[in-house]
Amino acid sequence: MQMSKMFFQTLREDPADAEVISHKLLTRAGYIRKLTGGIYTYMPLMWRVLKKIEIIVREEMDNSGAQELLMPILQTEELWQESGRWDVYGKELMRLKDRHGRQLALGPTHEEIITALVRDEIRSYRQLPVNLYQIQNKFRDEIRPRFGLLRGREFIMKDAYSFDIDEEGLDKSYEIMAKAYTNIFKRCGLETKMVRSDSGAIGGNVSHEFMVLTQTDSGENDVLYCDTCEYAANSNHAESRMPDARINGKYEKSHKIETPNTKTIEQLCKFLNIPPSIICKTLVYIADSKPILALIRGDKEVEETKLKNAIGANEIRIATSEEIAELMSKSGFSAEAGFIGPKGIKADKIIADKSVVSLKNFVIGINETDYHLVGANWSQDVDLPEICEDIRLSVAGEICPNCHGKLLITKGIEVGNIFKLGTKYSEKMKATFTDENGREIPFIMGCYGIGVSRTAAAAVERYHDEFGIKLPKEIGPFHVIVVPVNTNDELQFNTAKEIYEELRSQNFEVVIDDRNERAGVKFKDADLIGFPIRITVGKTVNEGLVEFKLRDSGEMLKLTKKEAISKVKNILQD
RNA sequence: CGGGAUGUGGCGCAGCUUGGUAGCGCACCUCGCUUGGGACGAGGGGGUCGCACGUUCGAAUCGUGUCAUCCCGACCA
Repeated sequence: MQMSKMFFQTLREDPADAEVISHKLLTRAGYIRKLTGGIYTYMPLMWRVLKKIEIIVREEMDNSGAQELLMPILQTEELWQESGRWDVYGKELMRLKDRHGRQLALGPTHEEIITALVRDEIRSYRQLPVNLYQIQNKFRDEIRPRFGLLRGREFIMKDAYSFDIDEEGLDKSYEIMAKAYTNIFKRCGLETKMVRSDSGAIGGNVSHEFMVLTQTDSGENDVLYCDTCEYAANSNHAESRMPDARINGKYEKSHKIETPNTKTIEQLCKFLNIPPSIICKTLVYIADSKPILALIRGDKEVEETKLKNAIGANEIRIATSEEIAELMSKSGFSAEAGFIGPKGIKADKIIADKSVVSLKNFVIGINETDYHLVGANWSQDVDLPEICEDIRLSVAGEICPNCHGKLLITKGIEVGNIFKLGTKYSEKMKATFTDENGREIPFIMGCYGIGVSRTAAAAVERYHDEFGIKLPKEIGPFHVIVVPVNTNDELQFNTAKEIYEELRSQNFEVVIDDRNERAGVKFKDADLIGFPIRITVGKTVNEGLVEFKLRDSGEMLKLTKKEAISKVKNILQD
């Protein structure tokens, strides 16, 4: 490739609308151009990167026994009605109508399509297991696309779906995918952590995310991980242990106490001179438009995703003060937020976090403004709610649920995820096969996604410096750039051309910067775009030497033409 | 959806307060000069100032509306 012919332009300044480093650098280096919010053109440089990632994905998927196919992007409403997701998926689903007024959607994921397909094609357990995948543009109408390629509305995704006879088969398929994913990301130069996560809109029981851990803020997810064992989880799913609340001997007997103007835990602690850990906090949430109560220890926060899962709600949010007032009057109280307690409240559900179970002689609201009950105990003073789950936000410093290590927190970019779906889709969509006993049973499914374009952006987040992008050779757009310092100098230009042609004939991905630019411009562009190897042909060519420089380490050698070419081979074919 | 900000050549920005010739840097074209870390000189091309309506003799500038983008929040693979 001749630089003078390449379709790209580098920018000297960061685009004004870019926030994260990968977005800035990819735009500046001419890899991507934005069409509109969350929608980008992959320029030739970027497309080379994406194709390389796709090749790695294909090789590993094929090796794991999966088969590639390509399903339609346009999907019909009927299938989404069958799965029940047409109404549940929400505004993120890009919907449109055809000329007949028929509702269609641009595929955000393909569980419905694949399930419908497999139910028609596979009749017998003899045809199982099967794992099908595709690489395709996906569409999600994100509320707020941002961070460039890290959260787009149109993006490239590899999605795979496994169909098994039973749970045991699913476990095996799941494990195979987990292994394939680890390999894929490793080959892309990315260290990933497989973390437990919530399964969100896709559904299912077990799911893991593959996170590229970042020290910067560009990761969108908080990941908690153990400093001792292998435990790691998304904060929306992380569990942890914590020391029991210190039993405060201050209140031995339960009694009502006046606590004026103590609407917050902080104020209450100050007023009573107690630690927040002996308070039982009562929060009102609206879950699918019904009021519920959540109890948690005063020094801890509720993790809403966990709460949502614990009570099986689709949507959840904290109640407004009007809604609280309404619930109060319905229950015959008039207390303000801050003095609420579970006793006597007519909530749809009352759920307790595990952190409150061991509380003794604690402080709790009794639905009377400016009063609390102190020295309270379960059963004697207040009934412990029937539903008791872990709905607490785990934080750094708490104890690992698996060992005695300490949990640490970091940001992560989710580049892949895997779900055990079970029969969630196959049951609803009546996708069954005949087992060896002649019974019709639903497929046991799993699904597995990789954000291909996001992986590329994550790699830039991981591999860059103040001068630009330095993607590893496995996924970078090119391997080598040959730079004649002065294109008007015949010896320099011809020598550069010879090196270029020689490398090209050996199938290396090489570019010659034949532009009639000054050396500084060429060097800046080479650094910005990120060629792992730069061979500079300058004045020393008169002594038979060229400069061999590595982008990553900055290491520089003076070599003969021949040596330079064989060094390229050594480095790229290791 | 709430709060904040911004829309002016391809990119980054000034001009708007106080209405009157649309400007700067980069990029682009031509010529000269230069060629080891984003040179220099001379000349040149390109913008209905997001869009609509209004106020005015006159609107990038004032008003109303609308659209878009970005940030924070809520939400979310």
